[in-house]
Amino acid sequence: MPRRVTSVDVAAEAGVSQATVARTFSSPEHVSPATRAKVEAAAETLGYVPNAIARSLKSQRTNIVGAVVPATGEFWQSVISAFSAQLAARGEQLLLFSFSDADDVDAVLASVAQYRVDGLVLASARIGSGQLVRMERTGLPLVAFNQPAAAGIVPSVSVDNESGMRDLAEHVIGRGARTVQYVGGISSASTDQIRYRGAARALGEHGVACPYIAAGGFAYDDGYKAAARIAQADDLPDAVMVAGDELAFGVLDGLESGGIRVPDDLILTGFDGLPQASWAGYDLTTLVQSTDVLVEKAVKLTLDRRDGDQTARSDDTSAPADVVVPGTIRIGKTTTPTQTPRNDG
Amino acid sequence: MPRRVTSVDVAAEAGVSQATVARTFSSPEHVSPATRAKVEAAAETLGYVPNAIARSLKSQRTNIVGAVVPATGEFWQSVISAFSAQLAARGEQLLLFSFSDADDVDAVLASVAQYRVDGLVLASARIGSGQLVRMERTGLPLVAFNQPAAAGIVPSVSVDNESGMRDLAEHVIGRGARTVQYVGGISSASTDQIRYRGAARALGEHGVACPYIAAGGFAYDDGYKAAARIAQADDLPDAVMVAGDELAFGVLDGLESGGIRVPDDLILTGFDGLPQASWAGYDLTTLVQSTDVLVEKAVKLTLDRRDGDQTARSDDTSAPADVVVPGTIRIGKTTTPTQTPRNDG
DNA sequence: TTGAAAGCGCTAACAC
DNA sequence: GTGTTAGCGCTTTCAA
Repeated sequence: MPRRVTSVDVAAEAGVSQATVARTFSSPEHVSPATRAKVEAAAETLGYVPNAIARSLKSQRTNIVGAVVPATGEFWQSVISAFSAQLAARGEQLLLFSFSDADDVDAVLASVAQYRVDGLVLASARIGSGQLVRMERTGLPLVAFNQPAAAGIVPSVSVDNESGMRDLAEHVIGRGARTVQYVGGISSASTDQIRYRGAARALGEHGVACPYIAAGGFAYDDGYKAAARIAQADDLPDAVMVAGDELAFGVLDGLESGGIRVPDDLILTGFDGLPQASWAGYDLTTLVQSTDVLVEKAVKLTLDRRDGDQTARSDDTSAPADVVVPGTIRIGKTTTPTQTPRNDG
Repeated sequence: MPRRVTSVDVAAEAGVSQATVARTFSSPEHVSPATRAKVEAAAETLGYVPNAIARSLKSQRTNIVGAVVPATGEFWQSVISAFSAQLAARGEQLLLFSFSDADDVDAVLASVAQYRVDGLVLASARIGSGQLVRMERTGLPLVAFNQPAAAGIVPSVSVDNESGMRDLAEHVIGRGARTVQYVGGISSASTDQIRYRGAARALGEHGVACPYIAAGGFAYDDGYKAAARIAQADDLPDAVMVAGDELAFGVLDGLESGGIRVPDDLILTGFDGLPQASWAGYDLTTLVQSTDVLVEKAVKLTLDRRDGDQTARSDDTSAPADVVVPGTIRIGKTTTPTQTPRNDG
């Protein structure tokens, strides 16, 4: 049974001091080539790898960034992938804390706090501002992700929800829609509110009302169920605007299962720009938020804050930086009139 | 600027020794209620949280499990979510190492090794067996995930790829298919090979050939492109069997964009059982591998190995445990004859 | 029950 | 260039 091999073991094997072993791995240029070779050989035979945990105890830096992210949803999954990839590219690791609806976010945060991560990305709307303020006080670099409500308390990164939804609304108006039904996910979520506001204002400017129905969540099934409510209404709206893509896929399938055809009977928009929105099967008109860009900003903000902490002890730029990334509208067949009648069935 | 508060600070504040503070958090039952209250109060005012990193240095246990997982693909994203959730439920954290095609997996592994995680789940087919053997020697509890080739070297968890694909093949035969085209992802991947073998054998028993074409990857776009090759062939096969769901979505959309209708012109199967396969838009016949079950087995195996390490110093059960989880076939409309001609277009 | 003291594996002065 | 030494924040004997 191989015991944990440490720098002391390597030192013994190589016939040098422990400090020399440490140097060989942390600043090899301060070790003579001959010694270095000896040490490396010894390390190789023993299978030694420096212990980053022990290192971090001294250096006060773990090179680990934490992220608190909802456990489910296509959008969040792509965000997680992006974080992991981008942090890896910067030599950092991702300690992932995911939570589901049933979880107690406070418990998750308590758990996070123990791990002295270098920075923390918070992507939960369920973290109260009091909690945020308290965590911020500990000096842990915090960044709120896609959580506009946190802006003003901690630095935040999000897509421009309002103007994105506004753009979609203008597009819908441009397609001639005069009656619009809006399908939200969770009405208490700040992103949900802001997106709805964008739609309502833009439509209002054209004298178009924008009734809101809450699907109760952002998942496919929520949308599928919500579609039934739309289909049951006395008359169909010209357009349905949905607060998220996954939700929109559900609405779309739900509508079609009810015999309503998109875009012939009504047009439909989503929000997020998931990969699937571009798949030919759905080809959804949506607002593309670039997870890569958003994540890049969040990672940069997080690491800058950490590094700032280490050089300048106190930065009293009292107003936290809020990054708002513009989205891009993507026009798909869900809002594109079918030119020629379908010839394939 | 709040300084890092340690148990020493709390001890001073509470007027007790540092050891007592430590005890209050690690084994409160060994501290008198009065003292405990004092310490907790002091910790509260100072905002003290125990440092898990420092703890792990002494306890030789980080409560962190690492996972090396491909950065992209719908399937892997759901696997990551499942790992995160299930580890969290057991009080463990997930240190995620994702890698893309461009990454050097060895570099990733070197990085992992530094972090003395309690266990490591490997989900990359690109880790050679030599590498595996070497890592196994360090005593780190390793578990291979969906990587049947690693079986025999390290404990592994995977779905029963061969019999799963076999079941699909039988289903396809049952639907009357006599000519079948198989679309693989990456022919060098062991899962790909084993799945193909399952199809080829089952079909062979019915005297049906199973030509293989490689899409070059498991992504949607790979499938979309591969569809063109099928469409160009002199005559269409009765059925197309695809090595993965995401790939299958691409094939499906690609075929339909070429005017080929599924299931009318040919039937189609996938493999994985992604959530989207159940979405009405695709409704794909596929082999559902339960990520929850797979992940649960992997987590259990990993933690059991770690805990085994600590109680029994040497377990010379020379044959590593290999867990093979059966999949479940899901019949969707891609292999279901349309009873009534479509009335909606 | 509580305190003193010795590490866990590493880094970083500081000497030589 | 290399060795010595003192911690980083915690757990854990061992005494008291």
